[in-house]
Amino acid sequence: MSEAPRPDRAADVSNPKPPMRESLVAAAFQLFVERGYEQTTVDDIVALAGVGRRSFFRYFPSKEDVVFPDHEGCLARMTAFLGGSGPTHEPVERVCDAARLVLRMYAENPAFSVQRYRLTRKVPGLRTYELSVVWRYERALAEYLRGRFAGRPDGTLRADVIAAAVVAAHNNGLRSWLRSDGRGDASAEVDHALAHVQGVFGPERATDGPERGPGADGNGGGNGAWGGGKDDDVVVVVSRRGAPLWRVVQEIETTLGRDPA
Amino acid sequence: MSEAPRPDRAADVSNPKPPMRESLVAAAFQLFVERGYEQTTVDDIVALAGVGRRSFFRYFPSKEDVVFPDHEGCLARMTAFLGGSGPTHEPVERVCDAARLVLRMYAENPAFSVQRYRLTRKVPGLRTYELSVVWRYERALAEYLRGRFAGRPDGTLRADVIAAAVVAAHNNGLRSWLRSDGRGDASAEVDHALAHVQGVFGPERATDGPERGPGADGNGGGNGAWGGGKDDDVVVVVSRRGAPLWRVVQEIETTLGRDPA
DNA sequence: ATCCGGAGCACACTGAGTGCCATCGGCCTC
DNA sequence: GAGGCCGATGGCACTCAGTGTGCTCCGGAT
Repeated sequence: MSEAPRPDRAADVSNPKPPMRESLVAAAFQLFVERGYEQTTVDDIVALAGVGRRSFFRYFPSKEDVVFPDHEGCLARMTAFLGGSGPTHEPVERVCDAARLVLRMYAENPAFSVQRYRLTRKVPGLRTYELSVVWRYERALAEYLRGRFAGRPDGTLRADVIAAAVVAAHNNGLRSWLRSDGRGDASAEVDHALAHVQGVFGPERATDGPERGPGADGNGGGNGAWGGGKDDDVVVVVSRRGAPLWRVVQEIETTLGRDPA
Repeated sequence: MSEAPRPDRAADVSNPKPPMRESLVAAAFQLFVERGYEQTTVDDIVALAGVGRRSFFRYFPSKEDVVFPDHEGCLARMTAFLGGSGPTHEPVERVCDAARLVLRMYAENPAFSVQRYRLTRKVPGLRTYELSVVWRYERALAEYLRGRFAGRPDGTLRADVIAAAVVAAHNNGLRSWLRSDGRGDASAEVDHALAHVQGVFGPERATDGPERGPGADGNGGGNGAWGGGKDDDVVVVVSRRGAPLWRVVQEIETTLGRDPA
């Protein structure tokens, strides 16, 4: 099920021709909310839409796909966004922006997104399907990061971890917004969540409330310090705690390539 | 499909009684590797196992479940591990240990794990199913962390992000091991990956090689430098690049709480 | 011996997904 | 304008996963 490559001709998004697709989605969602997803058969949907059963599977590889009609196009837009970014972009910031791009598409149809959210929460099969959808986004982010981190020690590991963190943060913010029935500010939610991730992984670019708390609970642990300011160019230095301080300063000097002020 | 709650009586793991289950798994895997997952029908499996078709679905809610026969027991053991941990344990370390617990169960049957890995790589349906399996682990970790971070600002966000990062790191190490046909050192792989996450999120306790390379690639943006040494305590300093160097040194001093060497 | 409950089995049925072919409507060519 | 090509659709039949039901068989308890 699912995951089928788009075999169909037009279909997908960006093709305004066939109203068939839209009428199928409309009929499907109407029945899904009326009597539930599993209680609705494909025959019910095509009967309501007034088309042949076979046509349904021409537009959607599976019954589950009708719940995520814009997924392929959304994924394509995100990969295009990542693919069209040069090496000047900071990688973590870039994937966060990609996540924001996805959110924007969700936020375009709040009512639809909320309805779908309620469905996926209730139906285990749809939840699983959504996982496979989200997984492809995560893989796209991870692949991008792997390319950016290529050659670096633990590059793929770091890429995978950051991609997972970004997706988790995005989903956290998105779901928070969806749970409010689309009434809150989706962008704010997700920005806040992504700022958290950027604070942890990215070159710091303090946004609003300083996230980040390296020490977990109150126990001993690491210390972090940063000046939250306006400059967006930052440097991160990692050093053994045991190292003498002059050694740390030396590292900073050589890294920055300039003399101390 | 999948996700069905275990309605059955014994089944699951930890019940040594029915050889039926094992013979079904054996027959299924034999056919899966012979002719592929999708080319094998449930009728084929039960014919080879010499049992009735209906019995298959008594032991496995779906055809996909036979590929992950120990999943429920594994998840139960992990949740028990997390549930039986008091507040003395450091949360991030705890979930990393939970991930190591899962790895150990994978590593118990290297041949089986590798076979399954090859299957899930090849068959989209199984890949999707595995996602739903992994998702439950991730949710268990996240729920545990949510409890530990309760009341803290952005506690659920932090919990979700860390859980996702831990799972991603675990999977990265696990898959690296699986790709080596189970010949490498699984624990070392996963320990290394989890150390990365612990270095980022946990109270610093760098294990072996210092992970973490915050700066992007060679482009503008962050720069990273660190001294690779033997001390296991690591400090991370973050500062605006525009800040004068004395300011950075001051931050380090106050953070470390000691005088320069 | 009888009763009983659990385990297995056979059968029938629903519903998703697929392959195949007929049809229809537009459009191009001669 | 007739014929033919082609893409879109509909209809039909088929496979296979998964489920409900009722029967049988077996082992233990009374």
